[in-house]
Amino acid sequence: MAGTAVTDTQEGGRDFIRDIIADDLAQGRVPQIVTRFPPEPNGYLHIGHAKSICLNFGVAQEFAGRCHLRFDDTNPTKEEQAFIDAIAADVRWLGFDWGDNLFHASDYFEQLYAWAEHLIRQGDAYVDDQSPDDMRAARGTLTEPGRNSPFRDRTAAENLDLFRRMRAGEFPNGARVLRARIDMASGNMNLRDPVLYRILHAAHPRTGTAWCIYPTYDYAHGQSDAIEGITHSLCTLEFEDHKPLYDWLLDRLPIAALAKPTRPRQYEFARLNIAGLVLSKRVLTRLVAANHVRGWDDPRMPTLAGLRRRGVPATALREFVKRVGMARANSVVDPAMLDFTIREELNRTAPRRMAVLRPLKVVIENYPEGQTETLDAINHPDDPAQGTRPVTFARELWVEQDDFMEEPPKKFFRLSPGREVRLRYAYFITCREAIKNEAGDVTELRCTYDPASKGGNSPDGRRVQATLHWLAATDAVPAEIRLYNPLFTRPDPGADGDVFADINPDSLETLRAMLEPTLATLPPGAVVQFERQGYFCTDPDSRPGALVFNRTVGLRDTWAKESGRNAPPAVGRVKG
RNA sequence: UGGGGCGUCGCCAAGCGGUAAGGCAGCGGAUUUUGAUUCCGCCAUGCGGAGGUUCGAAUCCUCCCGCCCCAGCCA
Repeated sequence: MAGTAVTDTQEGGRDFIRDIIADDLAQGRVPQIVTRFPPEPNGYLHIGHAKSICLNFGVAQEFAGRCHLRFDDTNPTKEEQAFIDAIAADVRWLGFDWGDNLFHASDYFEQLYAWAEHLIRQGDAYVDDQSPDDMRAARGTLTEPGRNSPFRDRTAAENLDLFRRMRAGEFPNGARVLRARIDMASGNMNLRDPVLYRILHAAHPRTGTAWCIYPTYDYAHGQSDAIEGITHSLCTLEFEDHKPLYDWLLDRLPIAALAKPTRPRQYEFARLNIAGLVLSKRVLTRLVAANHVRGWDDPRMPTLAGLRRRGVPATALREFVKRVGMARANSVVDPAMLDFTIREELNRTAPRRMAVLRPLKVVIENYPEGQTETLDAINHPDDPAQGTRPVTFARELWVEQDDFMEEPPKKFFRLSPGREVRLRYAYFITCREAIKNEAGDVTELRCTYDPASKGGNSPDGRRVQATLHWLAATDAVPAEIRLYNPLFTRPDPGADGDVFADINPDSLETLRAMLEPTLATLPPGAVVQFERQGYFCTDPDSRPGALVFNRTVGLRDTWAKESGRNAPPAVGRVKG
């Protein structure tokens, strides 16, 4: 069946939408449910859309119905084929399949036009010659009723003539519009004779120049739903005020002629908000245009393309949406919940590797010059099936700068003069001396190792308090590591007026790191755990000899909290 | 001060008249060759507020308070 999602745990989730659907099915009000995800192709999909996608495709799957992908392409001035392609790819990546059910509102332009003439003949629509300014002035305010247009009472014949001439291209943009004749005094602004068609002499990505009048969202949406046989039209809360118009139109059009078993019903849910993230296509578009980021798929972007490039698995996103839940109350989700679902998935699946992000040289004084040996490292602590890999040990090594402190505070367990620690899978080593440069920076550690502790345990039962990751200088490979910090400096970007004033100047941090040689050939898209650091994946910029890795998310770091260091930047974590 | 929504733990969120699920975060502790994971335990005498109905109310009624959306020829 078309319109199903890949399999993962979908059971258990119950919310008011699913309750309505289950009841409609149980009562026989609909024979089968049909939903749709209707993006406007004017930008890239972001994590907020993931909620809608998971809902629409999710319920279709759970209730054995189908879900359509429909591009709401009614405004050619903002839409592009490139966005259509990117959106389709993103929905597929998220794990959903619309089968044969790919549609465009523009597929219905001819039918929508015919219905518009129908409304005119019925006296339910009229051509208005008022300028946009006059229309605005006559619309009234939230507390005052509007005034009828002087053109409101034209005859059906005159309206029909004018509307046809609009279509024929006789008038310039903005000269006239087709309006529904409803009630200029309605408390619901959407019912004050809303615009159904406007003149737009613009090329459409799909219909080209065939049209110069285009239906508005309000006119196209419900009718498109009806044409496709959508049973449950799910949208976000801000459209609730449009529902009376949605129903008004459906009531007046010969929808029955479509011979669909049911007419569509609209239901609204709260859109997704995540603290510290901006989920506004308008703002995201400007971020890209003004080069604040490197593109729509910049790993700092909350777009699906950005999250994918960052290494976030689609399964984690689906799980996140499930955990957030579905309700009608506006809310702002803690980004820690997103981080959690990403780590939860990656912890289970990502192979372990060693990488030294900020290298500090270590010389093992009592290890023979020129000698190396190969040791076995476990690929996944909870999944023996992932096996082991060889790692090289040598006299000169790299360890993390953060793993050494000349004057360690009370609970610092790592390397410091005189302190013994374990090098994972290798040996116990003891720091004998820290060598510094003129500036006083530690540039090298002189250590000794205990040959008896090979593999990581001392036969005498001696214990150490820390286990460090490390790399042999003989075969470690260099790489550029990109660490991503929040794009904005506060949990509510733009709350003071200008979102761009809240952009974090340090959202990208680049490191020169050393990696296990096995990482040089990591397939694109694969995510690994750099032990004790976090999850990383190769960036598309990566080339042989010029490796580039992105940090997807850091590991939970209670030591960082304790030591007062900044917590590892996560997808939406906001400093301060 | 028009119309439409929403208010349950720091953040999400169940609950639908029978005496407050769960998750995230946080805090303790156990295990640990990742200060990770895992595992245990703690975390709302209280459901925006005030009245009322009822044997019994987060759930019903009344009033009040707060927040969100709508005045595009955007979606």
